[in-house]
Amino acid sequence: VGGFTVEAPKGLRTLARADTIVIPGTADVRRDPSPKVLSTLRRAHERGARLVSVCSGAFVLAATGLLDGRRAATHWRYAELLQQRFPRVEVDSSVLYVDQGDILTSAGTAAGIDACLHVVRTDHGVAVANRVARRMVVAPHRDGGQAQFIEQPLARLEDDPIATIVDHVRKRLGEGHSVEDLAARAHLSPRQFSRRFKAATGTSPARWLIRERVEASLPLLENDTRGVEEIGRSVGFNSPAAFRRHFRATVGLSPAAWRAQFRRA
DNA sequence: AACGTCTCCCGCCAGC
DNA sequence: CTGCTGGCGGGAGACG
Repeated sequence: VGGFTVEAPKGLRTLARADTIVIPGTADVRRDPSPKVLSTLRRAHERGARLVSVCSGAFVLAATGLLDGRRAATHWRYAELLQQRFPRVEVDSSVLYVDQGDILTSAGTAAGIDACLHVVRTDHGVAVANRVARRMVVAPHRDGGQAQFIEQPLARLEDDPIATIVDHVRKRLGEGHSVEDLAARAHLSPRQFSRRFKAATGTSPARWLIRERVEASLPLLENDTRGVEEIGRSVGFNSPAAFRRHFRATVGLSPAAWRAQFRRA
């Protein structure tokens, strides 16, 4: 599939010892894989291995029967066919991936990357996942809509002090936010707040805030007619110099250059 | 670009 | 003992 050949130096036997098994897109979505593949996957699942499908790989998982009565994601092009062939699977084509703990299914190829990053995140934490994402030059986390959170609500947004703060700050980026104030708002000591913040987002409060401000300025530079300095101020930079410095450090261009580039396009 | 001041960050440690 | 917490110190880095 896709015009290149995958060499598999090891056979199905290897799956007997795998902790996580990732099933890529299948060549033929209309035919079941061999019974041997199916029984191997079932055994692995029974043994506690985690199964992850990407794109049309969901057909392989569905054929094992392990998706019966479960919500599953697949590429939107295949959603209808998957539902037709496996009526007992709840096909959801509106999300990037569905995490059910023991089984994950994901939509098209790029969503497979999202799902795999999610796996890294749950196994190794936000910081490691962000590093991997950075190296792969993809966004650390794409929001696939609310549905993404339905399966395993690890923490309700309202209950999580850090999520509450993130929300709060995003709504008023233009104002000043010191770590001390934010910590007080979260009912945590500054030290503890920093720790928890880093655990949740992968960066420290101040660094996150700067990145957040720069990102908020991007659409403004593109669409808003206000001047660069005014935009910098509106996203919370007290001085134009600070805005320019941080913009360049994170985006790689000056605000004006970014704007010009966009205008031309 | 350079510089003094202030804030932040994080390792470390002690306490619960 | 383990895991979470809060305070301290000093180096890094932001600010003006």
